[in-house]
Amino acid sequence: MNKLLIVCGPTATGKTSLAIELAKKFRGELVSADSRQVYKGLDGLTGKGRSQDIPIWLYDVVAPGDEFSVAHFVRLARARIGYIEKQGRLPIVVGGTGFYLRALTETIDTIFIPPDWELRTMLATLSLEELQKRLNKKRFEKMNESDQKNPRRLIRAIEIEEKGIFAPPPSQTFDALWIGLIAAPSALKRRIQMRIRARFALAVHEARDNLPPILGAKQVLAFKRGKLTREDAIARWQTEEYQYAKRQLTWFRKEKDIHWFDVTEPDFRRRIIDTVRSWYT
RNA sequence: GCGGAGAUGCCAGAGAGGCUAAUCGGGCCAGACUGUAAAUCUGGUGCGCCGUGAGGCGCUUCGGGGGUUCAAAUCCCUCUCUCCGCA
Repeated sequence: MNKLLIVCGPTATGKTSLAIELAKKFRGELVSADSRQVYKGLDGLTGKGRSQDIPIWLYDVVAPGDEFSVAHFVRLARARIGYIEKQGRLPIVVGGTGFYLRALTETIDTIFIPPDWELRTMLATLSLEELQKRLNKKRFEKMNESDQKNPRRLIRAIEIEEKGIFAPPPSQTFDALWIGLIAAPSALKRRIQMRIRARFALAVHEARDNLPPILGAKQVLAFKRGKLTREDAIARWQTEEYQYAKRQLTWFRKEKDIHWFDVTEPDFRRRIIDTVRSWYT
């Protein structure tokens, strides 16, 4: 089975830099699994790490505002991974979008059912109760309580129910090694705060109207327009980013295959390299 | 110094005698998640105890102190502090 190295974890744990190091060591190339970094530019807002000598794929694949979703990610990532393998190199998927990683490594057929924008527009005018009634009862009852109250999920469920014709793409499985980077909450928070501060000036150049709801975009734009002080904008962005990190952790906690490494421990890089080596060779 | 406004839980901010351990929001904690996953959504958020559960009980909270009342975050007195005007 094809080997796939995955580097995941919450934001600001140094995934990219670790992955680059691993790529150098094991002749690999990176595939980013980050729903924000697919947008062209916005390096400051989305925190892209770059490398002179290691290619990072799936950065900058669409213009901000263009349609992009898990399904796009899975298609692109699979194609890219195949290509990297063909060259005899190790594909290293690195990113914090847990859903993308799961969709890549497991078979989730419904994600390939495309959206019906017309239907969505119509459903968007309905109230929560109306949506709940509109959805097929059996399907509704299978949803958990949180999703039953989530308009977004209800709309998608109705969409699948009413429009779902699709040909599931061939599934693909990997011999994947999951490396997770983590830090204690306080340390993670500190790292996030520092990162945001460091990226702020660049982000100010990038902020503009009509960006997708990228973390920080609103706050940075508000600062640019004089509606927030610099410190307030930074503080709010930091808060959002930390909240995001917590959501990521909630997601990753359920992934049982992850080998976790605390990035505040002195030895973690060497231990990861050892782990990868014994899996890869 | 005089006149006015105000002090509420982590923040902000409602409440103006019993329905208030205190609306809503933010934050925080926990969770969900199968084409917007950056998004979206759910629950919890004074302390202790009882009950499997719905729920129940006790204690301490609305700047400090004192009072009125069967009952006070809400009324009265007083002190402290903050803010805005006038000097």
